[in-house]
Amino acid sequence: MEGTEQVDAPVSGKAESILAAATRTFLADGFGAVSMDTIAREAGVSKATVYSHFTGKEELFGAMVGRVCERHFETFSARELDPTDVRTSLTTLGRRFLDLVLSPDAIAVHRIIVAEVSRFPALGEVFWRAGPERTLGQIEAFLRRAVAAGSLEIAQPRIAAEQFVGLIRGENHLRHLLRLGPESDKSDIGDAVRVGVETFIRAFRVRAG
Amino acid sequence: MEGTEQVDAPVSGKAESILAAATRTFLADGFGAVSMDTIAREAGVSKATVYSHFTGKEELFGAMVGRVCERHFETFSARELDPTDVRTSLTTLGRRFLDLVLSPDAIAVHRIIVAEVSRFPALGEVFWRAGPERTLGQIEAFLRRAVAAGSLEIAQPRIAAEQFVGLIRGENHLRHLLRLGPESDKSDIGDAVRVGVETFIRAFRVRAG
DNA sequence: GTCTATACAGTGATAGAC
DNA sequence: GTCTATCACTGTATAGAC
Repeated sequence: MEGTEQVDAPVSGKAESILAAATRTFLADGFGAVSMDTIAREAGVSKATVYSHFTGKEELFGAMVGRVCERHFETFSARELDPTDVRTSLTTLGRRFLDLVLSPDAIAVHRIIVAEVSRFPALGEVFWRAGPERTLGQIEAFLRRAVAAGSLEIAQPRIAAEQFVGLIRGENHLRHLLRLGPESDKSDIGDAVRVGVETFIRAFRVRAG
Repeated sequence: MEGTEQVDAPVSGKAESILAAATRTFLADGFGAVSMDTIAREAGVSKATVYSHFTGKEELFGAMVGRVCERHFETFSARELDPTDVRTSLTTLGRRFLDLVLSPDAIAVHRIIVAEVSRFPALGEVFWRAGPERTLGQIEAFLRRAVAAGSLEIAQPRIAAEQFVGLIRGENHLRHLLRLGPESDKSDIGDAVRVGVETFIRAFRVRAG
């Protein structure tokens, strides 16, 4: 197992547990509220060991964000969806999208990035490319296939993809970010997706005659 | 002028300048990065004076958020729009909405609230009621008038209002939050509104026959 | 109410022994 | 490489004079 680390993964097991501890604590409490002492204790090592593996708090933070973004969004795909059955495919797509962006991990990452992008300007770009850009690209590609199959009429698929995510998201994302209400449960998510898909199809369906 | 303070405004002039200083610094740098020393210096008073007017940093922060939310969103209105000319009215509405949520102040408030809602759970509710709920209510009311005037066909105006803001917003809000690119200028905002309104109208226009 | 001065806790980061 | 002990520093909060 010693030779099978993933790319970018630290060689040492201690570095790995430090990064894991940093991920847990940063995501839970943000950058400012977490101390290097806490991370060291949580990782079961001394503070000096943390500094021997990472230049400082900022580098540790950046490493954690990059990794979480990559791992979290890389699963999103629309490649296998059927472009001739747009209602079913868009519903699946919308469901995947909402499940992804409303997941506790994604909410935590979003929260911390938005808060710290002023301190770490590079973070915005990293997150955008790992998350939203990737999902938008997948959705746009599917819409192009649907247009080619004659299932939809869309002049600007890129913009339509952005409208699709906006439509599906509504204020659900914001409600989660604000920790409102009894966390819209699974059935609410299903409703939001269904009604969003219906609206999208009404706007972009192929016009009769 | 001494007797014309607005409701909720502190009686003392110093308290007012403390709150103003807190607003500037908190919005610029977030909760954690701002010290009471900075606020005192910025307000031109001593630190002890700050503590004489506010229990501590947290109360000062809460007071600032409540006030900024109220003052910022209370201008949004859709009451005077013509429900028979939906394209023009929705474009105006969408434009007002985007101008509001993409303004530097709104972005700063959003950023700081999303970041600190874990520490101050009440903040989410305060923000939601002062901002999104109010704008959604205005939009919903306009949509109901448009339906009554026979200009649109909408079964659930509340949900349609949420879809409208999602459609107009797309990823523009996120791009601003992440500080990406050369800050989509005014013409981009205009395009986003126009194309969003077109899509909304295609989905909810009155069907012929 | 307002100020100056200060006690106190906790932070990021490092030195030196093993 | 890893630890314990400690550095210099910053921010919160309070005491006491005016």
